[in-house]
Amino acid sequence: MVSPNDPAYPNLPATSWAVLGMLTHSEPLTGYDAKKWADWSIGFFYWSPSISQVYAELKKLESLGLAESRVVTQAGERDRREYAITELGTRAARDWSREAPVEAPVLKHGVMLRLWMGHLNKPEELKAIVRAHIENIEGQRAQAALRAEHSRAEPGWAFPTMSLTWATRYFDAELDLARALLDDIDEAARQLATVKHKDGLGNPVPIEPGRWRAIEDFLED
Amino acid sequence: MVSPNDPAYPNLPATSWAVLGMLTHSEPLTGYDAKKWADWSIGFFYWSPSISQVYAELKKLESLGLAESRVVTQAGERDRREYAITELGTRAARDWSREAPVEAPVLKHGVMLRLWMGHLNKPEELKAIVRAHIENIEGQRAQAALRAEHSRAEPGWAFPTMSLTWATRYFDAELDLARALLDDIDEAARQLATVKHKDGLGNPVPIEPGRWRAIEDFLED
DNA sequence: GTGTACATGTAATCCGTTACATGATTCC
DNA sequence: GGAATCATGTAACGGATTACATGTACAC
Repeated sequence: MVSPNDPAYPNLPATSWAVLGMLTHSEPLTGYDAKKWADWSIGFFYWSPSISQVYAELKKLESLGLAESRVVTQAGERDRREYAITELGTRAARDWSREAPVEAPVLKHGVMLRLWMGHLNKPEELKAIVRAHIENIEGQRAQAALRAEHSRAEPGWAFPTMSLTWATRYFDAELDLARALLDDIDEAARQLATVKHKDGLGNPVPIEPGRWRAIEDFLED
Repeated sequence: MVSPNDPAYPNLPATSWAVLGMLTHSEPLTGYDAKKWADWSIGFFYWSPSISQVYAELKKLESLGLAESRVVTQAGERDRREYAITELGTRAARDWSREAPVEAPVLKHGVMLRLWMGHLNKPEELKAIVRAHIENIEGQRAQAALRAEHSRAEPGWAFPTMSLTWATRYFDAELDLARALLDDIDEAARQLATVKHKDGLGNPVPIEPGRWRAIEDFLED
């Protein structure tokens, strides 16, 4: 039984909507094409899929009636399976993108995790990690900027272009934050020096920072 | 056979190192405590775990000799299993955080994914999504700032404090970017209007934006 | 002849979640 | 009396990856 407040779109992971979204943008795509486009664009802010997952997602969308496929045979070429969005799929994509609950972005920042346990290593080593991170991000920033430029020239791609522009600015912000960390690391190390001792390996570790249980009341918010 | 270039730490997902990292910071923790601390701090930039995974990770760390546990019985309280890091674990955590390859952060930005397919809906509806997103992030920002403040007062927590400060700035940047989107959406919609037609539902969709395959040479970078 | 791009898929596995099961204590 | 917190775990499942299998065309 469908209540009047049930969503007008099937319950699928955002990843499936990403694939369907690609189909709303273009003429029929093969799995191979979808993988390339996702890497080129969506990968900066949501998803850079494995090729096998793309094929699986397309198959699933078709089984749900949101997409349909046909096999294209051409002389001197391997057969390709081209997927196109259906009317049902277009409506579902539209409804999902308008009505889905707004969820906070999810970040997995491995570099920050390592800095979180920065008391385990010397400041110079931590800063080397951050410098390598900055180089990484500079590369990604340049790539996003170039792609935004290319995308801008493509009629109908105003929103993908906006996303790439956003990604470029996002990397700029990430670079600012990372550069600030270079000083923050020294400051934190100085701070820790006032409470540290030396362990068996001669590296700084904090003295009994106090048990979580004992201080949790203080930390409530 | 171990080659001289093999890493000095076992090959584990970053998540396991996060749990071990908590153990480097404090006296013995229960799974329940670890979950709370992770949510309170690491969740902003890496990981907000399910409680069942925390228990599983701790068990795994113990089986690898990186942590050890004992059951604590207290009158009038349920038994608790407290985990402490071992010497081997401390060395492994130190080596991992210093030597692991620097990987780019992974972002899953559902809101941006929906804007990427913004041609499916009206600009006002897209802006409503962004406004809800801004409210979300303002809340997270406030929380991170408060926690950074609390953390700062705790001796030995200089690096966790630095991470929370970073998270606060990160949310500030995210807010700047989101606010800029409110104008960018109108601009993109105006841009699209020059190439759009009306579909059966009266909503704007782009006309044949050109097939991915046909333009990919142009987009190489 | 070697590598890369095109092209599609299956199988095994991993990481992590949700659902479930259990039970004491404390606060309203 | 009921909800929330403390506290620990198992089982089932889902989302996504890597490894594997296969084969053509084209450039160097």
